[in-house]
Amino acid sequence: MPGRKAPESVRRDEILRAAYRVAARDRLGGLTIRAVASEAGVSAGLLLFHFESKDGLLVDLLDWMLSHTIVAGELHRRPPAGTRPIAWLMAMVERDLAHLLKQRERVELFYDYWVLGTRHPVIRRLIRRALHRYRDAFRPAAQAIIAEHPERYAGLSADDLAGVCAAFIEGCATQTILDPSRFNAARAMATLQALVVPSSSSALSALPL
Amino acid sequence: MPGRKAPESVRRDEILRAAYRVAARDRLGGLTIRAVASEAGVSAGLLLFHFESKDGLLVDLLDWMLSHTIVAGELHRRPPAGTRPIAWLMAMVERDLAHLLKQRERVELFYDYWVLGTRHPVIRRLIRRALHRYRDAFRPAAQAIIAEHPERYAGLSADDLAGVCAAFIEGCATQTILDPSRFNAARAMATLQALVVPSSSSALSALPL
DNA sequence: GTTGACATTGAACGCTCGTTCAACGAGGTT
DNA sequence: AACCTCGTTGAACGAGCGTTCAATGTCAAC
Repeated sequence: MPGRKAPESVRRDEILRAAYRVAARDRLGGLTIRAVASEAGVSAGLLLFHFESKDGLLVDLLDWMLSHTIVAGELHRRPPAGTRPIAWLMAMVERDLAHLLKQRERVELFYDYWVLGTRHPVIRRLIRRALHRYRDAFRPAAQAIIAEHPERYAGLSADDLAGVCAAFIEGCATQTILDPSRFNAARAMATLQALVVPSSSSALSALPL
Repeated sequence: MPGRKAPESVRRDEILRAAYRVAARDRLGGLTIRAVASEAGVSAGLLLFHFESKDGLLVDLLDWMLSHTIVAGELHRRPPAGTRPIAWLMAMVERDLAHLLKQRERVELFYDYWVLGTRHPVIRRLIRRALHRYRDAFRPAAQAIIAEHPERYAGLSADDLAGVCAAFIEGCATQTILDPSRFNAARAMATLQALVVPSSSSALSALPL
């Protein structure tokens, strides 16, 4: 039985929330117009009244997710006092990694979109922007590291260093989602620490023989 | 017009090749029974005579892909003479990364399967096995590194170090597939080098102040 | 009280998909 | 020559999908 109930903005938000619930449960493969409409308690027709098409819904949902996700690294952009830049960057990587692994559901969904994006230009643009923002969060720390040892990072930019950090975290996410029992994020983090921040004794032993 | 033409094994291989061609062109989303049958020049019915279902075809195709792909790292397992273990590992990472980026098509398809695997147990098992094999290729070098500096990597295993290498490469693949114009693999590799293999002067300057 | 804009519905359309199946023909066997 | 095996076809089925649309109820404005 028809009848006005909610203004457009409210309904749109209700539907987007329902879409997220469906996507979190059944992934993008299970996200159909009927499923979302049912979850939102409305008809399929109404959904396409508020969103021009399923494509539009997918794009709007991704947009909504990205704007409602606290992209990690947003809270610790300022350099902590008394620590070396490399320790600052490491702390960021560690926190981001831990944060990422806690919201596995959302990350899996993000990968669904990532795959979709390889064929869908609009979604690819959104995903790219998100990953760039993610990477850029590491830039200040990366810049400080390079400024500290310009000769060591000769020819490299803060972007390069930030990209490596992002790659490491994304790779860890890949492994942990596929096989959580075998991949240990804490040990991976410790390994990274040992690799790039040798203790004083190991820094000595790292000298050429 | 029906009529016997090829024995089962031959037809199966023909169809698998056709399936790979379709998947490489249109990804898993475009891989339909009819599309594969058409590409192979047979009827859809025949495809399901040789493969029990589309699911079976997907699994067999992944299996076929994995056994027909030279997983990187297979040719340089032996330690090169005269180099430090860390340089050995770095050379492996560098070669694997370059190798991966050259077959973008195949890697994209692999990611499609990866996403599918998060909901499909059989495919997940295959992908896991492949990633474990990938990671294990780094183990000998990782083991040598740890043996060289046991105190530096105290509490860590060759598996951990190998996992970090795999994560780095997979993360680079993620970035490069989504945004090839911005991600530069060579610079990422150089950055990694600078991070973990400081030159003698920078090793000195890395000492605590 | 009437009107009109608009949110809402439910049924329907058309398409594509995976899958089934009766019919058929080529090749080997007898 | 008759027969059986089995690879092969083409048509068809049923389900699910995105999408459309005429009909309908509600609410604000006048």
